[in-house]
Amino acid sequence: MNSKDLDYTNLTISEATVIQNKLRDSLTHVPLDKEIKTIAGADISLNRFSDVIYAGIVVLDFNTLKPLAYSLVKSKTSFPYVPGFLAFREVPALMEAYGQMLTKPDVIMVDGHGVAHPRRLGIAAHLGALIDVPTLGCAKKKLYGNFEEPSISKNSFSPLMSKDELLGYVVRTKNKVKPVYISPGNQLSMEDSLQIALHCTRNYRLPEPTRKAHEFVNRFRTGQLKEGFFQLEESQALF
DNA sequence: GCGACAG
DNA sequence: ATCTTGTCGC
Repeated sequence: MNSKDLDYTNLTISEATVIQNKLRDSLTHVPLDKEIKTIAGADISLNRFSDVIYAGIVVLDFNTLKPLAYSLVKSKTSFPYVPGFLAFREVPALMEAYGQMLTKPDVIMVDGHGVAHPRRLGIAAHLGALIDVPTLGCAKKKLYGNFEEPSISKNSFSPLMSKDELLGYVVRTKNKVKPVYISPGNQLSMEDSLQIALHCTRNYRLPEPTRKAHEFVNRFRTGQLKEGFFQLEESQALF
């Protein structure tokens, strides 16, 4: 789907729910078979009380976790923040950012939940369904499900459940810090999402893709970076 | 009816 | 999400 085809303006929660249920049926969660060479982080930033959205996608080398390229887009939201419907507020801008990329990432880690959602369609799953690309969600707070606190040591994790259904994992990415919530979005298995998240974790609470995306969109919002798609010099050897 | 509630 | 200083603990 193209970024120009989505318009969530004046959508009601009822209509949004119908869209979520429909998109959910297009998801696949088969283990990823191809090698991951690049992974991107997707995030947005905005000023308080403003409807201007600064969206960004930062591509990293999957092995070194160093930024290779980034795409930044300034847009306007046409949907309020409603728990469970975050995608309708942020996905349009992310679609624009994705659309202008010249080199696409193998996997995208989105700031928010994947299938760990009331209707199994968090923003990571929503974006993954629209662009038909492997995605996973990395959220800082729980939206849905139950879990037992993982041990305080780095890399410990516990399952996020809904009844007998596994929704994702609560992962301690650093000693003695609050855990993050990992779940597959599209084209990735539950295990894939966990392994990818652990692989991308360095010495910070947030995995590198999400951490870098957050850093870039904030630099964009504060005028330190310009809108557009850019390849970093360090990436020439790989592209 | 009462809590919970991504960003 | 963003606004913000110091402060407590490892």
